[in-house]
Amino acid sequence: MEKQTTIKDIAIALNISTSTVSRALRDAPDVKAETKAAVKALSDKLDYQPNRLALSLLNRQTNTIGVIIPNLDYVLATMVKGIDEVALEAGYTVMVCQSDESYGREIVNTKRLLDSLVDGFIVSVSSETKIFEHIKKIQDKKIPLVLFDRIVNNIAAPKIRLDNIDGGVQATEHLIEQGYKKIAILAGPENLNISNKRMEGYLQTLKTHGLRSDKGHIIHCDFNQQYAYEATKELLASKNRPDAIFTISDRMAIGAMLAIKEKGLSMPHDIGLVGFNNEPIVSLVTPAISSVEMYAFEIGKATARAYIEMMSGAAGMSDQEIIIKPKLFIRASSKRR
Amino acid sequence: MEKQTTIKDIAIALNISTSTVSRALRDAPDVKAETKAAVKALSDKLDYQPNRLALSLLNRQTNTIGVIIPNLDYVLATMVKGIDEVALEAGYTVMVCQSDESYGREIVNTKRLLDSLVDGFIVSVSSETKIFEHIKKIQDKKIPLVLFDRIVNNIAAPKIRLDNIDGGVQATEHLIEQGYKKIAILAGPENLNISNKRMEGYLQTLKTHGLRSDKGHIIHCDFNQQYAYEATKELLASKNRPDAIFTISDRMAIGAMLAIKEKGLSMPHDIGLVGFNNEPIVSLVTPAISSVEMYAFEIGKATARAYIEMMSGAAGMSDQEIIIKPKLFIRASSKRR
DNA sequence: ATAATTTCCGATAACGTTACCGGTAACGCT
DNA sequence: AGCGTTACCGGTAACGTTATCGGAAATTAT
Repeated sequence: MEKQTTIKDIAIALNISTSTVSRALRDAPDVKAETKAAVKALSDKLDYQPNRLALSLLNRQTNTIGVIIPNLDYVLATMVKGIDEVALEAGYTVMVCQSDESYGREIVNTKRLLDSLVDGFIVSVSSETKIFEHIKKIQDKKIPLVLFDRIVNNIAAPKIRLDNIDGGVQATEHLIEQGYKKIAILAGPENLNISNKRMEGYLQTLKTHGLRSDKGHIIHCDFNQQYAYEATKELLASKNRPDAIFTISDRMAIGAMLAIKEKGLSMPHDIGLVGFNNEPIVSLVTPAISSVEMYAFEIGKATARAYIEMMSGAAGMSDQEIIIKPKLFIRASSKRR
Repeated sequence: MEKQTTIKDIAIALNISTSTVSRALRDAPDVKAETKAAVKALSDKLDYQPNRLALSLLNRQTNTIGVIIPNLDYVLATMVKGIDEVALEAGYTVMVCQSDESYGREIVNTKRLLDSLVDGFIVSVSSETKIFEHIKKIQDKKIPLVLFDRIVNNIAAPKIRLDNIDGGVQATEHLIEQGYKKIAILAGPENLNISNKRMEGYLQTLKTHGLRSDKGHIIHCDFNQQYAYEATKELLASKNRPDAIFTISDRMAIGAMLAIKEKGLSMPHDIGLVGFNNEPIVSLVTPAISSVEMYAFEIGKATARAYIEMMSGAAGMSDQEIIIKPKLFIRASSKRR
């Protein structure tokens, strides 16, 4: 809170102008060597650090990226780590705001960061968000925007995401190959793009193999272990009981697993189970749960790279889409052959 | 990236001075009602938002808190959520930087945020950090500082932390009560305060009950599942095999569990196991693992509150210590009576 | 010696905002 | 009529920094 050392302090102490100090510090060619030396010595001694606020105000850029995410669960924390790593190296500071899956907080966060605090956004929308005016507003102001993971379709921006359809395909193909015939899916909220795409892969694969998809086998529930547990209990009690379940997140897979165990059914024999995300936990439970790896860290890094590329004015970036391929890791929960 | 609307734009459009616009927007008493109305109407129309950079520069405060944490694992992410919630409500913006458990990155992060970007710090030091000059530097500059979770002892600042000794006591008392006699501990790096305190509780309790602590039963290993797994394998192979293990994190407990299972030993019969953090995962594995809840979310909120109190000039805060009581949750891994 | 160039440095404006001071006009009071 | 008061508004400086221009002194060229 004490007054920071400024360029002015140095100038007064050395009896030269602030202009000269500024130039000396930036190693400008038109400053005498000994002046430079004196300035640098004193700036070191006083532990001078340039005031970034002043610079940002002057240059109209903050070198700060506003990252808006719905929460800090395993997947998103990993992605943020990836963003952080690349951004830091490129000289950017990252400002992370959690919307806590709330549309309202997402708007508040966006507004706040728009107060000239950041010069660009990296956004993953909350599951509650159905209206995208606040996102469009960012673009209206011609502020760079990159979307990742939970993207918004009808907005033209660089998008980095998983090939969610392929993830659904891989999981479903695998279950079918293992001889499961009645495969249910535990999906997320109906407006959640990533969920719908995974489901699309699932439906598509069923069709390819001539399998009917029972409507009662498609469950939308909140992105949450408890709901998944309840939903699975109902599924298992229904008259057309599925013999396999594909959940679009590992959290939900865990919930499903608990319900299956409680019912006294065995995996993979009675019920096959495949999750999504490949979180560390799935290999620790018994039985270990098969899961689709989404390379969250890579997605994070690619996102930051796309942002940087965009900032450097690569015109072609404007609505490029980078799609990361997922990979199914097969474990005991679904391997019965 | 387009020019933001400024107070000047409004002033010119309405043919009044920027001063008047400024006052009108802040509802100053000495502005005619109709002028106010006109200013407000136009500012709404142009979507005016005050430039926080300019304000920060002027007022010498950013209303931004720099949060430096070692990583974004479950516990810290939860704490950050707590900080975020309280801070946001109080009008602060939070800037989270991960040091990634690296001393070097911690220093870089501190330096960056010191560039007048934040007007205070909330810090949890990395496990690698043994020198605290960068932390002291914050205080030398009279910048408010609050420490939480992984605190530093010889620095005078408000500290919010768990009663780690008590956590160790509760875990060990419970194991002893369950009839375990040879209790080993898997601790973290030797310089990590939270680890040492939990161990202190452990040692203290052993002593109280007249139990010797075998030196071979005290293992320091990295805060990491893999190391815990290896360490446990060695422990189980040693001639004086422990009959219970207390790990100072759940991650390590999981690692220990894997080693125990692999060895074909049963919990809680052959080996008792108690972890720390009470992460969701521990109730999902088989057997469910007993664990010490540390109320991370509460710690986060208390930390932010302490920060706010400090900023409002509460003098008594300067080195207050808020200590949260942990609570052991007993599960199958250690309940044999 | 003079002109031309180079070397070095200072003054000013600007980024967007507000605090502070000052000023004008209208009004009310005696 | 003359004075004080009130209501309203504008100008300026300041926050810390750098880009731009211009200028003095020193050096080189003629």
